[in-house]
Amino acid sequence: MIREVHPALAPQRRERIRTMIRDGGVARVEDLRKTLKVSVATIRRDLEILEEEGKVRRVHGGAVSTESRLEEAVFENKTHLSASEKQKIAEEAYKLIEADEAIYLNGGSTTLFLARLLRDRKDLTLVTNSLQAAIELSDSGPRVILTGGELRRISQTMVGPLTSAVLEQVRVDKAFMGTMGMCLKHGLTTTDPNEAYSNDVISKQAGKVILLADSSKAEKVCFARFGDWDAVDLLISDKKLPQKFTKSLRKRGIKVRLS
Amino acid sequence: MIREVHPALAPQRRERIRTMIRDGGVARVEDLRKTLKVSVATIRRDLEILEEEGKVRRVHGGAVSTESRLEEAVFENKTHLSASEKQKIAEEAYKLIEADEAIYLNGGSTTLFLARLLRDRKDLTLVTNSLQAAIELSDSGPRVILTGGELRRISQTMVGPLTSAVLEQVRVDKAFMGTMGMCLKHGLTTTDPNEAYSNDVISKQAGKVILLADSSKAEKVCFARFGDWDAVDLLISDKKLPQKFTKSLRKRGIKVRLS
DNA sequence: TCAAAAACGATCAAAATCAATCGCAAACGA
DNA sequence: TCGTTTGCGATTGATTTTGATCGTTTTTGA
Repeated sequence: MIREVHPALAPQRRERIRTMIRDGGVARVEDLRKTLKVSVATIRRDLEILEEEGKVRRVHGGAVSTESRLEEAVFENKTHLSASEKQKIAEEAYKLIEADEAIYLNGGSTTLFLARLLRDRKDLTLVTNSLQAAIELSDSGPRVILTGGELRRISQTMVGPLTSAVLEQVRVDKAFMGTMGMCLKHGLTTTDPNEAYSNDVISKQAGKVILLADSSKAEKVCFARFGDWDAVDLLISDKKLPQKFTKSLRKRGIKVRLS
Repeated sequence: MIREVHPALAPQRRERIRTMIRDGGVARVEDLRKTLKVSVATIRRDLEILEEEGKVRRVHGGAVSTESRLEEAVFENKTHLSASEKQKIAEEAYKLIEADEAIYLNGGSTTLFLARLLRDRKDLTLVTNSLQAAIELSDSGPRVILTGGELRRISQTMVGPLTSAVLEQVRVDKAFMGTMGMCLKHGLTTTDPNEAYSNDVISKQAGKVILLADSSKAEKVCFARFGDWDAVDLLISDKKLPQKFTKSLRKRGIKVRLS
């Protein structure tokens, strides 16, 4: 099931640390250790090197970014809102990915966490409309195919009718979809109709549709509807998801996994 | 006599290693050994040679691509090689852009300079296959449309047949094209056939094709040919461009502007 | 302010990786 | 055919990286 994964090369690991710190602004040694699965000693050594290179600044307990990106403040806030839930959801989703598969990730912070887990998976093919995911994997990792389309600045995704030109020509084994809102009654919704359209198209091209959504998304409804619960094979969420929600979905034949 | 199984010739094997590292960003010795079915000693010897040729950088446990972010120094150097020329060329090109136009930029460092000049031009529509350009304009500027396609790590562009699906559906007033080589005899060339293909397609969709190339590109020939001089309306280059080159092009009816 | 907890740096041993060397076999040229 | 060259694999000792330990320093919270 899960491919035996060799430890990443040291420069890869350091690059990951660097981006984690740059994106998040800060990172704790302990978090880095858990994410990268190496000892704290190694993390410390890496931080030392990165500090010498001027890429991060060490502080007690971890390190902070030197190269901050202002424009992302809004986006980052969102990412950090329930970062640990999203991380766990992403890890759970990662387990579903088998060797040599083709997968799709749409935009969103949860799927971005998943993208980060794919850095060592050269066997995969990743299709995505997320600019962030592409950047994250722009130096190493799976084969990356971008959908193209109009850049939606607020979400850093490619959306709109042009997207389907590419999407219709690919087929993926699994589509991992983030969403803004999921409601038992009103289905899956997001803020932008173009984004919804893209999601819709890929849902039809995917072997399995796996929804990634932390519990804060439950019973939220946004403007533009996409897909439908019937199209979803599995929902991965966190333990705070209302029981009623879980039960109702299972009754409809949708698997639910809480990480 | 011919052996049962042909082991790849050494240069073939090295070429494979090189592309593996270039595409994946990194490769471990152990992975290469398993893939190529030779001993680690051989892999190491190959890496040593490739490093001497400057094609990869060895690290403990494997090697990393010299073009990836893991190895910033080289890439930075490349961008800065003739930065001031490129900057001037970009500024000259910028003057040609009129209000509310739709323009295309392909990948490359010169076009990236142009992209940076567009930050305040909200009136424009920009079509591009350059991930870097999209990132540069990801927070503000013109409407951005990405072509989609497979991510080519070495150039950070989207290339391949999927690209044309989007390109065929748009039409731009002006296409600003960077190139790796331009030769009076052999025309315009770049290193990757996929990249060449994308350039070809957009050339046909553009009202005017404007070539941006500093003088170092003159009389260089790369592997994959695209477009043709006939398709070019204007070349913007720098003053170091050989007079003979300029004259010959003007005789062919191609305008040349030296910044 | 003081004590407990957390984080740190230094050190050491184990594991992984590397470089150097040797010998073998195939390819080559005389 | 014979000696030479070249590429490869295996072995061995050296080097690098890593994880664990332990005493010290910093932070936290009463």
